[in-house]
Amino acid sequence: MAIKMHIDPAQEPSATQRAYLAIRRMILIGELAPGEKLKIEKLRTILEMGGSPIREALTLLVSDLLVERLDQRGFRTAEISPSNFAEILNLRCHLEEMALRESLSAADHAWEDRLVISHHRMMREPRANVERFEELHKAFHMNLLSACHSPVLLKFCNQLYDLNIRYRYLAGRALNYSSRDIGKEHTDIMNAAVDRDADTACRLLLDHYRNTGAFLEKHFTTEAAE
Amino acid sequence: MAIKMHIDPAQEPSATQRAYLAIRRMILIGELAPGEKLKIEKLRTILEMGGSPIREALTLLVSDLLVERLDQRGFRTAEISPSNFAEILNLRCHLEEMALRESLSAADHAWEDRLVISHHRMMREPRANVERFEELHKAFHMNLLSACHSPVLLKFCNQLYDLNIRYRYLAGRALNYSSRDIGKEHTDIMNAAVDRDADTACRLLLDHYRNTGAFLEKHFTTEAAE
DNA sequence: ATGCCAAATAATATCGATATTCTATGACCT
DNA sequence: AGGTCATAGAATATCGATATTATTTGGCAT
Repeated sequence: MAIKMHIDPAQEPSATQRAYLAIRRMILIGELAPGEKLKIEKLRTILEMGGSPIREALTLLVSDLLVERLDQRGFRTAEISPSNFAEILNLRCHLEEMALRESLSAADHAWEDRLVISHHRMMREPRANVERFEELHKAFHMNLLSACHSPVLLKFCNQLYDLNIRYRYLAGRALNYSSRDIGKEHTDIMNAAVDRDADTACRLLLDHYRNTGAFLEKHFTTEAAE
Repeated sequence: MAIKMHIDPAQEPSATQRAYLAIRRMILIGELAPGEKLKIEKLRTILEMGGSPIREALTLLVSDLLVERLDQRGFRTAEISPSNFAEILNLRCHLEEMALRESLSAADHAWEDRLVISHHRMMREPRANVERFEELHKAFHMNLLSACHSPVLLKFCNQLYDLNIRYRYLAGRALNYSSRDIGKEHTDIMNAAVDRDADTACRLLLDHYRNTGAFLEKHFTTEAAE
């Protein structure tokens, strides 16, 4: 039959892509614990597909540093550690500053629109809706950098963002940021960016990251001491 | 049959790994041209294995930015462009400086040994033996950074190095560096590093990269004008 | 009892075949 | 003649089965 079943375009066409997104999500939100063995057979039954797309998705996740491949003994989720967390945070600060400066110096009208819209959406989303909020939060931060003409740098920032978000989820609901006004921090960053004030924007952005970082780190050490 | 064929242990055990290394090499040295379609069937016959390891190797190369995956239309080698080249060079300068400073501040005795040895081997290798020399050249540069306690940063540097080396191969034998003494440049960098003089080492390293970069860029524009 | 070796078990890695999807060719209509 | 649509061909993506390789279990000797 020649009828093209333009089915639901919403659902990703390739099984590999579906598997990639599903497994990635499970790792990020902690549904799959750090260091957990990823058995093909188990994932097959969960995702209802053959082994090939699973393996391909896992291979993609290896390069995202979310999954480790063990010689000939399959896959497992990446381990976490305080030193890894500190490394991610430090790298993020360096690379995002670089990207933000490039982005601001090349920023155009379309960039400004994207930024304002993503900021608005993030502020409107209830914090209770964790996954959705995190998605919008990431979109805002990536849009800050999006005018930067360096795709590789953006890819690195994206990866590092995901690696970091994992620690936030693992810290879990303990995070209430009671003493901080996260909304205001974002708004200040956006305003500095819109003003093309690179120095201020970078300072605010890095403070934003480092504060959250210090908060999470404290949380981990508390956990470990318990 | 229960006979264990402990074949040659020297050859990589997994077909995926062999495919990965073989295809990567072909891309780096330009045997597979930029933008070229990578047909599974063709690679299957060349590498004499099934489609699965090929696909997995290609997927690994996607994350190295050496291969692009097109929605549902297979794989092709990454395109090259002057802007991509400039981006790689710029990123490399930033990240390697960061890594080199961290490396020097954490450098120990074993690091120094590795560095001296790899420098020695590189200097002894005849330049005519291109692939072997490039291997040793990479080893030297990576050893410079190897005391840095940031695995992710090292991974990025490694990736960027490979992306850059591809341009060198593509420029090909036109490169004779007539006006430069590459050997001396390396030796000077090593000496500054061994002295733990981070400022000098960084300056020399970045000059080294930027000079080669300017050289290659000139080569490309000449090519394009022909 | 403890440590080591061998068989059994489980999981991975790989292959060959099939179904789906893209691409190119050529007929048909305007 | 030019463009569009259907068909044929090629290539990919995916599945199910098999061979290989790691891991565990249980027996044996010390």
